Amino acid sequence: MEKSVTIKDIAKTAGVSETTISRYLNKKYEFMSEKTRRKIEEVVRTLDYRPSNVARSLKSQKSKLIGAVIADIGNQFSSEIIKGLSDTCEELGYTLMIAISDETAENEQNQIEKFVDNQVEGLIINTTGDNQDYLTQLSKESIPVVLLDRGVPESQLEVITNDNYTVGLRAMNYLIASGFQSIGFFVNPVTNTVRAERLRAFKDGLINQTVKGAVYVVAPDNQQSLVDSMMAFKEFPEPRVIFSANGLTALGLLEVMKENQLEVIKDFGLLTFDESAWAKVVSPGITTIDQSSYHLGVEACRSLVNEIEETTEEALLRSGRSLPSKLIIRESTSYLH
Amino acid sequence: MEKSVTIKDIAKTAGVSETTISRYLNKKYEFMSEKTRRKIEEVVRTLDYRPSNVARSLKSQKSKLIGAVIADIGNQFSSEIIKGLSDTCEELGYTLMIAISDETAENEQNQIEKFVDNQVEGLIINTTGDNQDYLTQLSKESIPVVLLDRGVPESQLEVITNDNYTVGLRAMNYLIASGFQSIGFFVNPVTNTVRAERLRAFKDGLINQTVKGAVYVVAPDNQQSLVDSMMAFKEFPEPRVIFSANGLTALGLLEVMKENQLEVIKDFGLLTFDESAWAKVVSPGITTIDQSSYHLGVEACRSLVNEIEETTEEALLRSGRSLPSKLIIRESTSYLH
DNA sequence: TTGAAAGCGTTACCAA
DNA sequence: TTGGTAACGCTTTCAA
Repeated sequence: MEKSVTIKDIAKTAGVSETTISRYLNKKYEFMSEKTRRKIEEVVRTLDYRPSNVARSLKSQKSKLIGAVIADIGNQFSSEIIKGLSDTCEELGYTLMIAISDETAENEQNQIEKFVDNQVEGLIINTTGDNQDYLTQLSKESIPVVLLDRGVPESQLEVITNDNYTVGLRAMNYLIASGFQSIGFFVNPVTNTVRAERLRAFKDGLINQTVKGAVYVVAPDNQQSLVDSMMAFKEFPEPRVIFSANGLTALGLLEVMKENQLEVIKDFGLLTFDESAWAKVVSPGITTIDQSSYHLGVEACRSLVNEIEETTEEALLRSGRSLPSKLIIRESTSYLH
Repeated sequence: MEKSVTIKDIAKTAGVSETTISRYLNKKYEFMSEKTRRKIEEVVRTLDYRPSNVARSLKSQKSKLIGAVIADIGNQFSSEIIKGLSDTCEELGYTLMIAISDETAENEQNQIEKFVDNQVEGLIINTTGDNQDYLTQLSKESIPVVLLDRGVPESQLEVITNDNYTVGLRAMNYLIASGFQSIGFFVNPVTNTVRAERLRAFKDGLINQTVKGAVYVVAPDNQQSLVDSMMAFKEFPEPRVIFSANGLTALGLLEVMKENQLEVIKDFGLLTFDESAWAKVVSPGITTIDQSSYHLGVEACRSLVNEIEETTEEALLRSGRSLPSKLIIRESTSYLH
């Protein structure tokens, strides 16, 4: 562990002051002789010098660090978001810190605090939904915050999300036009804005429509209740289709179906939020709603950096944005007429 | 953006010196009166003070930061590793920085440099495989490095990985005992130690065995070559089984099969490295090798922290460790006799 | 075009 | 049991 080379070493061997080195590092070449610039350049290279971001952060209060807290990483959706964040941070010259809150508000807050201790310049939060007050306060009095995917009700926090409601409505129209007589909406307990929006789309999608059969909404909170719900829904008029509010639920659904010798299409059609790598390789292929998760990450990052770097207080009505999703139709929502 | 409270503020309002506050923060209570301790405790709480980790890092050279560079995040394997890293960092009091190198050595190096600029105390690298020299030098002269999953040939770097060879051999024995006459090993170009180990297991697994039919190894580098390889393998004696070196390859295989009306079991059996959420819900269920990816993350983290915190130079033969994988047998490797 | 010196928020040594 | 002060590596006036 040899001690690292500092600005002092560079100054000494280059024969100039530390100030001048600092100017060089910050690319303030305008008032610097060609000669010294070259000299410094050389010394920096030969000594393999890299400025300490820690010292920089301390002095200038600019760390070029962004912290992201992700609720759950066990799905492709999150992975792609992280990729988007990572790429964009890279592109904009920031370094990304990531923490996984595992869907608990306490972790979320702890992790945010650690980030703040390290003087991140902004925060991207895929919130559990239970830290509303803390987040609001944070963004008000100390640091820019952008919410990712999930918003918190009645807050001024900027949120980058998908057009859950719009695409949900579109999916409903498609299902109804396809002639399904019973639509069952399967969703986890509605604890965040994303789920709420999707449920709203389902309900509104039924207004003024002629689904002859019935509709059904369940929020299974364990494996057994999922089985029960499916069996109950199986008594509804055919053709039936299940509208799943997310990929994990769809996975659970498929597992139950397999265990109970139920078949996609024959017993239930299936449409689910969240595109996944396997949806198209299984038989039948699963109809999905593909959220632009990668772009969600990209946009959240851009948005945050904008906020960080904006000079004036143009922070006016940055109410957030919603990115378009895509309905990918596969075999699971077709049935034999 | 109000300015944050510093140790100075605490000292002033508590009526003691900054030194004493620092002692309190570092839990050096032994030489501190009960009274001052309480007093400080109260002030810290009411002023909602949090010490700046940046200042700490600068002064003490201890940042409590760990940097992790992941090659590719588009698979469940990486997600679980990250979860393991995140949880363990949390548990051990470290903060995790993550970057995605996207399988390019240049990104990998840039990202590591950024981490070093921020004075991380250790590095966890899931390497692309092309930064061997840089990594070796890094760990020799400045900072502990633990390799994750993939090692680099002929280096002294510690690597935490799975027992790829052993479990691969086990899988081979299982396939041969099951009576398969042709085994086709599908692997991406062998650019890292993990793939190399798996291939070695395949080859060694055939020694002294009586696979009557033939064996076949391919490293498809694009979709078309994958199709061609499968079609060629289809001419081999039945029953045939494909041994896939990773989950992504299996996904590609499945896609090709679907497009060409080929059926798992009927046309080829299938066994793949990498367990995934969907392997058990599809029909037929896919036989997989389940690596303890979460534990890989956990162990890498523990190992690194050990290295960081070890007082003496007990760095002797920390050659790394390999964690056990599990063979999960499902329908895809059964065939009708 | 360049440099001296103060200071960012801590810690650690030495003294009291 | 407590405090003064230098130092960590850099940036930023202000002056030359």
